[in-house]
Parts: sequence; C-alpha cells; structure tokens
Amino acid sequence: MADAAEAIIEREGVDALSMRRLARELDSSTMALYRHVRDRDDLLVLLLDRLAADLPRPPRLPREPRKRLLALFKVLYEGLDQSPWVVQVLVRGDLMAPSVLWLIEEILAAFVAAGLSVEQAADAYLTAWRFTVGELIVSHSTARQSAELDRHPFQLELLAAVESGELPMLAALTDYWPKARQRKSYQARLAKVLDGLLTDA
Amino acid sequence: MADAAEAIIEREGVDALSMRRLARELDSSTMALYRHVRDRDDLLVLLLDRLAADLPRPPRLPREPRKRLLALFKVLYEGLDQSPWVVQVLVRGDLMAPSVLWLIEEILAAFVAAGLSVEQAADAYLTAWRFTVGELIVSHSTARQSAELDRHPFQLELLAAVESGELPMLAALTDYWPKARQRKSYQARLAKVLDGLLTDA
DNA sequence: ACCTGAACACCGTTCAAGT
DNA sequence: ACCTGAACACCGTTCAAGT
Repeated sequence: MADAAEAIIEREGVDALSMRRLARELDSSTMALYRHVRDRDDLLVLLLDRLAADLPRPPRLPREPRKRLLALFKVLYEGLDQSPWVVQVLVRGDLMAPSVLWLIEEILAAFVAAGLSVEQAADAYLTAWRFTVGELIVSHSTARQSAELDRHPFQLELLAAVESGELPMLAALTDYWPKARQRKSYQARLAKVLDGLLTDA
Repeated sequence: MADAAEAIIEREGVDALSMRRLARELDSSTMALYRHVRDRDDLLVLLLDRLAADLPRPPRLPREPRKRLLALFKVLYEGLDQSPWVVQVLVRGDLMAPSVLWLIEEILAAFVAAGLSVEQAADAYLTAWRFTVGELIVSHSTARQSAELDRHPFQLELLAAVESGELPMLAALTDYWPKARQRKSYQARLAKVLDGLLTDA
C-alpha cells in the first residue's frame, strides 16, 4: 500500500493522493484501506515515517562538534528536501518516528560535546529543527511559485516597484533580493544559527 | 466577502472555508466569488494580506539594534501566531504583502544599524524569517496535537519508551522534553539565533 | 473477522445560458 | 458586462450488508 501511495505522490503530488484513487490503483475497495490506516492523515504520517527511515546514516562523521552538527542536519535537510510533499505533512504533525531517534540522539550528543548542558542541548535542537522546518517550507513554496510563473511573481514585482524614498533598504536590495531567496544556502544559514546556539557554551 | 471568509475561518478553521460555503453565507452564487478572486488559494492569500495589514506598528521601538530586532520580530510572530490558519497559507506562498514592507524595512535597517552590510542584512532577515516560520509551524502542529489528545501523544510515548542503553541523551531528557516543546519561548530562541547572525558584525 | 457497495454530505471549477 | 445553475469530476467517511 505504502509503495503505491508513494508512487502516486512522486508522480502527481500529495493532492493527487486520495483514498479512492489509491484504492483504484490497488484494485481494492476504498474501505479496505481503512483496515491499515485510521484516515488520510494517518496515511501521510506513515509515508513520512518511511522517508525518515531511509535517511542515510553517514559512515563517519567529523569529530569536531560544530562540523558534526552541520553534517547531521545536512542529512536531515537533504533527505526531507528531496520530497516536496513532506512540507504539507510536517504542518500537521512533528517529525518524530522511531527511525529518526538515532539522528536526534547524535545531534543532542554533539551539542553536549560542544559544551552545552543536556537541557541546553534539547533547546538548541528544538531551535535548529524549527529553523530547518522554516527553510524547507519557504524553499518549497518559492520553488512552487517559480513553477507556476503565470501566477504571482507578484512579490518580486512588488519589491521592484518600491520607492527609494520611504523604503531605502528595500530599494537598495531590488537586485540582490531575488538572488538571495533563490540561492539554496541552508548550510550557510544554519552555520550562523549554530554560532548563536553555541555562543556561551 | 473577506470579512465573511474570515468569520468562517475564525469559527471553524481553514478547512471549513470553501467557495460554496462562503457563497451560501453571502447569499450569492458560488460563481460570483470568482469575479473577486482567481481561485481558492487566491482567497487565502487575500486573507493573509489583510491580517498582515493589521500588524500593529509599535509607537516607539528600542534604540539598541538587537532589542529593536527582538521587538520587530515579536510583532511579526505574535500577529501571525494568533490565527492558526496562517500556517497553512504560508506553506503555499511567502508573506510579502504591501502592508508588511514597513516591517521588513525596519528589520533590515536594524540589522544594518547592528553593523551588517545591506546584503548581510538581507541574508540575516531571510534566516530569521525562516526560523520564525518554523516556530509558527511547529507550535501550531503541537497545539493541534494536544487538542486531539485521543490521537498521537504517540511521539511522547515513543520518547518515554526509549531505552537508556542505545539512546542515552533521549533517555536523560524524558522528563524535560515535553516541557521544552510546550514552552512558548520564541523570544528566547530568537535571541540565540540573532546572536549568531550578529556575531562577526 | 474481514471486506464491500451504496449512501451521505460535501468539494473546486467549467461553461453555456440567461438577464 | 455581469451573474447563474447545471454539470463534471471528484472527495473522506459511515454503516448496514454480505462472505
């Protein structure tokens, strides 16, 4: 079941995955699916878990805590970034499957190795995770917008039309802005966030 | 129209807002709505713009750049946090309405006042904004989960069941974890992020 | 125990037809 | 020009009935 569901999503996006459609694909009745999942949301969470289970465990990691954290979050970000639909699922529930516990453990340990207390490490993890979620959300929504170019390149129009009088900063950034938001520099931005989190360690 | 739409959302959530439903509420035909908006997504973006327009412009702000940034992001976060549905809309498009330009301008100016170049300020804004989006997403999804308590307190169960053998950090945090994720400390976490962003200023 | 089909109560959007 | 209603092609989920 999950394989078929994944195939539909991969080909046509999350919105195309419906109980009826999935059942058709499987030549089963729609209601038979409800033996395996509570409802559609449950199905989506199941798929997220599978994706999380496939996150590659890097064979060896940098020993230096900061570099180690960068590498670990890279696994998380890149694994989730590949499948645009995760974003829609993340909105309705946290990522917390048995299969990612090792990663969280590693991240916490690295924060502690960097000098934080266990509680500080937990807070730091939450902060960096939330930042990562934001990155995923925003990068996918801008990707989606460039895809449907007929619709709203509105935002960039808006910024381009800014008068330098009242909004000098935005006016100065008219050229830089589109570049900055397109650029995929999760890694670089995360580094800055980590700087803050490790500051008074 | 927008008022009626907002009322529906406020009372029954975004999912309850449909074109047909809104038309019924307005005693108009469903299709008449399509004179005002391109489609349902367009309607949602329109509502987000209105909410953004209502963000209060604080009469006076701290002069010190770091404190100023905290105050400005507070406006943003709290304004958006009040209406749980914004999250679903943010996923399908950035927040970039004419009515928030003043805020972005102020934030950029504050970063520059803190010693960043204009381009660095743009990057810093993007980082802090993405972090803020992540905070909004995660805090609402955990709120939603506590609401439907019958479903998945799964995640906490999962963590509580952790064996101290393989996952010592997670085991040590069993008690702290639920507290940490419930606690609404956007402000404190943002402060850490800003530390990182302002570091080599 | 497990599965089914019909039914309920909805959707967004197109488009020809009316005023 | 503006609005309408019917129609198309869907949804998730309940529940009584079948094997």
